Amino acid sequence: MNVSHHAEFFQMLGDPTRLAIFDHLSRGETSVGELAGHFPISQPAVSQHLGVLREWGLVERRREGRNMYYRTRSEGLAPLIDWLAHYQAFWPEKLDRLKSLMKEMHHAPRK
Amino acid sequence: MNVSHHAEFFQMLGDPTRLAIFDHLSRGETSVGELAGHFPISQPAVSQHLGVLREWGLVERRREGRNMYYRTRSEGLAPLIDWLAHYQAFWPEKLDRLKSLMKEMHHAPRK
DNA sequence: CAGATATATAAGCCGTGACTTATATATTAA
DNA sequence: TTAATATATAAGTCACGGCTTATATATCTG
Repeated sequence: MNVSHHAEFFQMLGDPTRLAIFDHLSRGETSVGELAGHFPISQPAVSQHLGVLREWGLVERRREGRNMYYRTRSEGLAPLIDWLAHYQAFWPEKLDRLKSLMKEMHHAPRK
Repeated sequence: MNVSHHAEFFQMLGDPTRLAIFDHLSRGETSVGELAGHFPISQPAVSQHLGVLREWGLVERRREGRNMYYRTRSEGLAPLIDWLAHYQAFWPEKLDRLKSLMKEMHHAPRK
C-alpha cells in the first residue's frame, strides 16, 4: 500500500476532461479526431490526456492507417480496486453493501 | 453518473498528504495535534486537509475539551464504489476478480 | 479574568498541470 | 515526390490549490 502512488493515480483521474475521455472510451473504441470532436478542447490537448491515461495503463491504442484508435483497459483500474479493498478490510460491514451494489449492476440491463 | 462530480472526488483524494491523513485516520480516531506531529507540515495545513475531507463526508469529528478528534466515515467512499460499479457493469468479467480479491482481504488477518 | 493550549480561518506565495499555438512525424492519395 | 490528413510533441501561458505565517476562536487552568 504505497499511499503516494495511489494519490498519483487519483490525481490522474482527477481531471474532469480526462475522466470524461475515459468514460467516453469505455463505451467503445474511438479515434483521436472523433474524440476531439466531442470535447471543447484542441486535438493536442486530447492527445495529451490520452498519453497520460496510457502511461497509467488505463487505455491502449491501435493504428489503422492514419488513425489511432484508443480503447480502455479494465485492468488499469486495479489500483483503485486494491485501494478500496484495503479499506474494506478495515470496515468489513461495508463489504456487503458493495457486493450487493455490484450484483445489482451486474443484473441490470446493459445501457 | 456525473463525471465532473466524480472527477472532483478523485481530485480531492489526489493529494498525497491528504490521502495519507485519511489513511492514518482509518487506523483510528486521532486529534489534530497528534496528526500534525506525524506529517511534515504545519497544523493549519492539517486542519485544511481535514476540512476538505470533512466537506466530502470522508471524516467526521468530535470535540473533547480543547481537542478535536477526527475519524473516518466509510460511507464517504460511496462515490468511488459507485463509479467503479458503473464500469464493472461494462466489464462483467472483471467483477469476479474484484470479488475474490475482496474475499481474500476479508479473510486475511487484520493488520 | 488572564494566560495557556488546541484548532480554525485568512491572506498571500509559489509550483504544478491543463491548456494553447506551432511544429514534427507518419500515413495515404494524387 | 508533393500535398493532404491524422496524430504527437514542444514550448509557453495562466489558474488553481497546497503551503506558509499571522490571527481569530474555543476551552481549560490558576
